Amino acid sequence: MLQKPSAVDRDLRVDAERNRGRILDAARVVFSEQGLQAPMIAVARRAGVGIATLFRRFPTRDDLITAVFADKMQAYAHVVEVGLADPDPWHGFCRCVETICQMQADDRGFTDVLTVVFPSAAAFEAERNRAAARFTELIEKAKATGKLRDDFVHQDMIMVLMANAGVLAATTEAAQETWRRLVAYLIQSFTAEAAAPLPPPATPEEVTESLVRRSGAQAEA
Amino acid sequence: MLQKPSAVDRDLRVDAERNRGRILDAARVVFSEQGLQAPMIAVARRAGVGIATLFRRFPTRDDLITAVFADKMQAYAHVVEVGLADPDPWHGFCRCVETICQMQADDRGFTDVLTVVFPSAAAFEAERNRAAARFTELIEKAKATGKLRDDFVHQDMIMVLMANAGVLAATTEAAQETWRRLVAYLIQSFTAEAAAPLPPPATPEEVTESLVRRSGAQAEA
DNA sequence: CAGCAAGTGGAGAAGTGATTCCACTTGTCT
DNA sequence: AGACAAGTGGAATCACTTCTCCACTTGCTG
Repeated sequence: MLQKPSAVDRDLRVDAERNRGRILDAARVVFSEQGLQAPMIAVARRAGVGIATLFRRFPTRDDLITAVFADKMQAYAHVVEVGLADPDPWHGFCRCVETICQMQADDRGFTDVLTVVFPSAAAFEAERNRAAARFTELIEKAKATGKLRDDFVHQDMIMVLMANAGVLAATTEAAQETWRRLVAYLIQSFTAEAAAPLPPPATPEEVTESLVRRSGAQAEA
Repeated sequence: MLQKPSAVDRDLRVDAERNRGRILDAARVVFSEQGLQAPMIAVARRAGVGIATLFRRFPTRDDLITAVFADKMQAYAHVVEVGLADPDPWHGFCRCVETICQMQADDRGFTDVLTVVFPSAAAFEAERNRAAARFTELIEKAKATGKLRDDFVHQDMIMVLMANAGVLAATTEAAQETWRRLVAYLIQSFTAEAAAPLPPPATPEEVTESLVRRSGAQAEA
């Protein structure tokens, strides 16, 4: 569904469309290897097009990022659906957390995408929100089984993504499996048996509010 | 101890020494607020000196960083000593983890310092290693009480630092307490009761090997 | 197959940050 | 006080990116 070009990209000339595809492919690789801040020229070169072509098609970096990761964001939402479909919600929950963290480990760019908001990309953010809503359902189902601790909230999943991102960013090849251990530790602490008092979570609004923005206001640091 | 200038900085002229101090003070603030990659010019301006002065005194960024954080690294090691002195090793262990993570939350620059190795700063790294060795002792004592799970290894503490760094990097004011919840979750999963099988940790060598290097080979990304 | 809008590549303008150079100032020592 | 090594600031240079402009192709349509 939703495959034919919408108003935005009303039939590009075939060669232009082909270049667009090449850019997307190149960016996928470059972002995955170097992260989201990779120089645009690197993408253009890999795609075998001029920089102008890249900029003409994707005026801002965010346009490129959201186009590149649209499918991964969809895959991300799909992982939640799969977890929800699991007859054992706790098992589904765990698989879901693990799979998503695996996706981060597989793609440094995606890791960043998950902890950054792109206010200008409505469709993209809608997908993220859809996944979030479904994940919240999964949380409730998992709690109902008595396996997931009662005070777990959706914000905690985002926290996991951020923590995992930190481990992935700090470890290179030599210890690249470290993230698995982190996730295993965390999942164990999410079990009802482990439950002991926790500091209160931020509200969902605060978390969203808090996520690094993208739009030029980037890292005004 | 070790207060008089060693061979390296054999008596600077008083004005030069004063400027050196100003630079250090300025850098402390700037790194804390903006992270380690803050422009050198920002430090110089804040210190009220010319860039040349900064570069003359600290030829590389790492020289400045290690000078700035020498005391924090010492404080870091001290926190471990305090933990070790606690009559209840498990309590000492928990306080130690919490306090160090608090130090990260308080200083974005220090957060980075903890997950990066500075091969050129021997004294600095020596302090880090000393802390690591002492922390390993603390781990053993805590295990002996039966509170800390048996499969906990020193590398896990580094993992905590990296994870915490990720949360801190991704959250701004709005959800700035999120890290506390992460740490609480993790500590709960470090208790012996919570213990369930984990993926194997990387070896200490792998972790060190893996930590992002600093020396120009920085982020060749 | 001509005509032209669509599309292209790459040079260059502009911004940012690191690092060097050097003419000028200032402690310090006698 | 005079001499001079030590120290200083900032302009200049270099490296790197983003982003624009424009002269030159190339699909597409009649």
